[in-house]
Amino acid sequence: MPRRVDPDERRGHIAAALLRIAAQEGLAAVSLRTVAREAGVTSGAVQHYFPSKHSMLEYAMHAASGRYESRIGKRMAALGERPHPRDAIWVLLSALLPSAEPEAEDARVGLAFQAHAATHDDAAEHLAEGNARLRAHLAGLIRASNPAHPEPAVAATLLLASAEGLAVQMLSSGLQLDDAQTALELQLVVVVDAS
Amino acid sequence: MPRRVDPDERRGHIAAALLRIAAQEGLAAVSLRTVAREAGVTSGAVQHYFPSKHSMLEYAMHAASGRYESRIGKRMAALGERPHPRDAIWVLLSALLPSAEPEAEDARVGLAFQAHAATHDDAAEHLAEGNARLRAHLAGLIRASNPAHPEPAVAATLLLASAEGLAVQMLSSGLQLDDAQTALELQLVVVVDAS
DNA sequence: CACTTTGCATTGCACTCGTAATGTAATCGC
DNA sequence: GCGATTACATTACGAGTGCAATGCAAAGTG
Repeated sequence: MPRRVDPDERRGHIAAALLRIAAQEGLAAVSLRTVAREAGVTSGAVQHYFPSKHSMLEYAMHAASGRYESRIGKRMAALGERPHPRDAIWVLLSALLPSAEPEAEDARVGLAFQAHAATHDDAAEHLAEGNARLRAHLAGLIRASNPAHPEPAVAATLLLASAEGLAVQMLSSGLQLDDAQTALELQLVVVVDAS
Repeated sequence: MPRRVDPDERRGHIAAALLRIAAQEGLAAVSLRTVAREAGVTSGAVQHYFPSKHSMLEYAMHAASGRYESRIGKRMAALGERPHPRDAIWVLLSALLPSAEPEAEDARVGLAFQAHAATHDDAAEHLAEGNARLRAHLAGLIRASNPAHPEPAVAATLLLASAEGLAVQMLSSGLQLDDAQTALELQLVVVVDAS
């Protein structure tokens, strides 16, 4: 049976199955066997591509943040050449909210990994990198939108945290999308155009 | 051996052990046996007081939110009679940040339960109730602090979300306490005194 | 003093877990 | 053609899981 195969495609296929399970039933439901079944392969195949469960989780984590960043990229591109920085900020932040199904799944996964990272330092490192990049990007956009802003770095931290906080509350406490979006809009007005 | 015993004290003792484990190693490390060992009892004792693992988790969840609310209560009382509403808001929100060790543990537990609630609807209900109460309380304080505020409800949602978001980032992405507090202060200024 | 209830401790069961080991069939480089 | 590599499939193992069952001693209740 062994045709020549692209191993990264296979790994991606398995990681996608893992992320589906994590999104729907939580990281606790992720095991070699459940992932294998969801991916439609045997657990031997999973073992063939990942030497350990840990490495599989790691790979899936990177895949998830990759998906998120590429979605951002697409939406940014859709804004056209030289968009208003405020629009760019909105795209960045609202992409964190679980709205339609594709991004809702990613948000669920994100929350699961954040909780995981709170007790596993190696995972935390990766999240810290991503957040630092996002914060820096945001700070730049804030500066572009309001050159007189007194503290773009603090504002960026705040924007990022409130978007993530709204997302968490939507997923865990029944906050509605409309309310979250309204709050996020208020946040933009009030922080970006700060005195 | 069986002296007469206060069963709620025993349940509390076991729940506290569960929360310690959840805070240090995550909800995944919580099992009947690990909890029993941490509590210094046998797994039979745990089984005696909780008919199932699910009920134990439920009880611990309520215990955790109880601890949080009582801490808020104490700090509120420490503000004295008729404090400035802004101080009350600060107390409420900064209590969500993992600063010293006792509240850091609770924050870790909170994050773990939020992730759990994202995939388990029964747990989500309880979190939703708590959040709704907090939001209502916050909205009242905002009204008291700035009677001319255009949208106290939206502002309350935003404040709560940003505090929780900052907490999540501290726990999962290495955000420092100082930075989180600075951001939270900016948030208060900018949202409560909104135009 | 008998009896029921309370407060555990111990043991066992069926199951799932991650991982190691082994087998095997197809493909590639030579 | 042939050995090495690739791509799995299958099986087995020891550890851990939630939970049910049983035992049993002390204390309250009549």
